[in-house]
Amino acid sequence: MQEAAQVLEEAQSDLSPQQLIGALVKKGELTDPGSPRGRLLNAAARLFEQKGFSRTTVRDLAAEVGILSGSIFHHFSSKEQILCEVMKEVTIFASARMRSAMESAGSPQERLRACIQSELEAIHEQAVPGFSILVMEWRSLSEASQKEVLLQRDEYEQIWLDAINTAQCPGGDAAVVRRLLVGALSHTYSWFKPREKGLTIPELSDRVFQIFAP
Amino acid sequence: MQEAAQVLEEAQSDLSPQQLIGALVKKGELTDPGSPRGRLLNAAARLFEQKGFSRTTVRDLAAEVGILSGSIFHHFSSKEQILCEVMKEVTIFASARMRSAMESAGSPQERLRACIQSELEAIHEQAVPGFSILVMEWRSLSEASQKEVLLQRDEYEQIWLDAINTAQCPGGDAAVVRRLLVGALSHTYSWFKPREKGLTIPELSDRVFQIFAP
DNA sequence: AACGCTACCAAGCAAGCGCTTGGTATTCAA
DNA sequence: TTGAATACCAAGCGCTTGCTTGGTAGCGTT
Repeated sequence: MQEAAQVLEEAQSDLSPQQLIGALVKKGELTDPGSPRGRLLNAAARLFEQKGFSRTTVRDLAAEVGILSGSIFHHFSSKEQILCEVMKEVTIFASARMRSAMESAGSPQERLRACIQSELEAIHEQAVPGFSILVMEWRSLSEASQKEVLLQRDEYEQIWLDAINTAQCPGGDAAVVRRLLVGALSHTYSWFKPREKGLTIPELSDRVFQIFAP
Repeated sequence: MQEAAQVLEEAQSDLSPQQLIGALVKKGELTDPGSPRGRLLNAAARLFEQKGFSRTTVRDLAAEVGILSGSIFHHFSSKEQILCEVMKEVTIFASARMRSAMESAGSPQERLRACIQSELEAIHEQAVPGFSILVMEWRSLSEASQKEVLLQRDEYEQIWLDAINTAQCPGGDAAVVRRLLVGALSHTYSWFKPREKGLTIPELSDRVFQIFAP
């Protein structure tokens, strides 16, 4: 029974996270996590998520990957550029992940539920480290950097809007519903702890789905 | 004493914001906005909301009220204490405002709708300057300060939980529903602009209500 | 007139910040 | 064997930060 479920899960999701990352790296859309630049981006994603952007110093970041603070600027031109690059790569990865989650969903209802669960997994599991930064640290970006990230983000949001529209949610137009969902889901970072034996991510996804698409 | 407070509370149900503030100042629960300390707290609420806590310097704050930065520490012991005091006073004011909004609501449905609209007004109108700080800058507080603010916040959240419970919302227990609502509502600060001729606050309240309590 | 209290100024300190500079070790292709 | 490229170190610069110190002007009370 346990094995059958596991086989089914792996059969439905064509790629593991590592395989998905590998494919995106080969396409040149993501930085190789093994390269110095990639290790910096991953460490930055973790630190910015844990402590916030302005409370993370370049010395913190350098210590995390075992180099001196000045060496960071051999790979990036400024601290803000690091945040910008982190956000862009996080968005690209989350998009690919959600698109692959949508492929194994049949009905419009299932598609919306898959979106919700995919975003919750991005926020809470190690699935997409740094995803919550996209909302929480948005104001730390300059306007120029915001535009760069929005260019990537449009694709991700389009998947959401399609899912909301076809699922016929109440509450007016899809854009408003999505924005309310962004807030509700991203804020779970502050209170939902999937490790504690209480709510699981699928259960929480069910509740959110139940509220937004009854 | 208990009765006197009750009478005072009922008397303030139809008060304007200024009158409500005045009553709370007289009870000693709020700092007089005309005093130097009060002017600092109001300016801090505006600045922390606009630019964020860590991007606001004590020099910014001092300039806003027309004094030098060092003089701030004649009124507060640290920058973090200012944030803590702002949060406490914002919570006290928002509680009083919401309680008075609940009194003119009849059915459980109306009570929940009144809660939603009251919080949206707190976030977007000048009703409660600094309200969004409560969510956005929570992590900027030390654990000791967080406990202080939570002491005030419990009362506010209890009103919400009662309203959600009696309105029989879907989506499981009231605590989870409230947390999803906190996220959805507080995030509106980033996208909803009541000045633009589009959605109004009552209309947005309707949509949120429609989603969370169909 | 003397006192104490509040509110503030003027000046600056120590620490921390993002970032720069000049140089070194290693690698690898020509 | 040379030369360019990559990845990093060592040292520190210039600036900003939250906060301190010592002093003063104005005020109401006694």
